[in-house]
Amino acid sequence: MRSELLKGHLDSLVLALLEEGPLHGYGIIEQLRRRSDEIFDLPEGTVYPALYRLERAGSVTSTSTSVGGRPRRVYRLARPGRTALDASRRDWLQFSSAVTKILRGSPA
Amino acid sequence: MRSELLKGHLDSLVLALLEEGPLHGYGIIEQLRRRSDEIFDLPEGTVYPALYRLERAGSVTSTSTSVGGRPRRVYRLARPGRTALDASRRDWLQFSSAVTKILRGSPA
DNA sequence: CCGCATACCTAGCGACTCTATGCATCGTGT
DNA sequence: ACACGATGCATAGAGTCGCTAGGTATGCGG
Repeated sequence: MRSELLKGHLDSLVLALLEEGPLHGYGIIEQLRRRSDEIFDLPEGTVYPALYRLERAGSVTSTSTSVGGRPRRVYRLARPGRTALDASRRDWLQFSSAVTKILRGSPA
Repeated sequence: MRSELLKGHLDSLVLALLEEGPLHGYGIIEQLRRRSDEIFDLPEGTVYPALYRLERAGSVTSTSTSVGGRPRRVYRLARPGRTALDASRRDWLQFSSAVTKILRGSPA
């Protein structure tokens, strides 16, 4: 999978995962891989900056905890993030149906 | 519609349009707008560079003609472009189903 | 004790879209 | 006659965002 395809969509995916419960960065990477049937296998250098972006934007909040001596930063969906997620889902439906239509072709 | 969503997908869309016949840059912009129900309203600064990119890559060929005294550059799908289009369609199916799945959420 | 999975962080690069601008022609309205 | 919008191409510069590649550190299995 060409990686530029993901551009602009990653934030929505992360928000959707966080909607179901708190997660830390590494866990997000794993969930994306699992739920996409291995299509999305994102490097940390992609996901962590995305999380910082989302936090700066107020869409998520984070708390640093510790599990088994190892530090962990757990992210939670904030209220503005939920709003953004709703908009993202609408955008995705519009976007994906438009692309599908054009890729299918021949609509006269 | 946030514009970054398009990233990496534009080339496929252009190739799909050209599959149905030759088109010039301006015409491609119009077709994208029409077929997407106005979702895609791309500036020239987006589409023309994309066409140069596709031509450099060998996916399309162009011939400059003239219509009513005005110059026109008409693009045609080349053989490598058809191959790329096939791959793009496969990628899109994988990508879009993965995104839809994750955005829907709660798969256990 | 060596390597792998877990876990976080970040600087710099590369690719792509957009903004803004310039140039030129044609048709329409006044 | 002239202005203005639509048509049509071209390109420099900026901004965004994912990736590469590196660093740090812990726990566990062989």
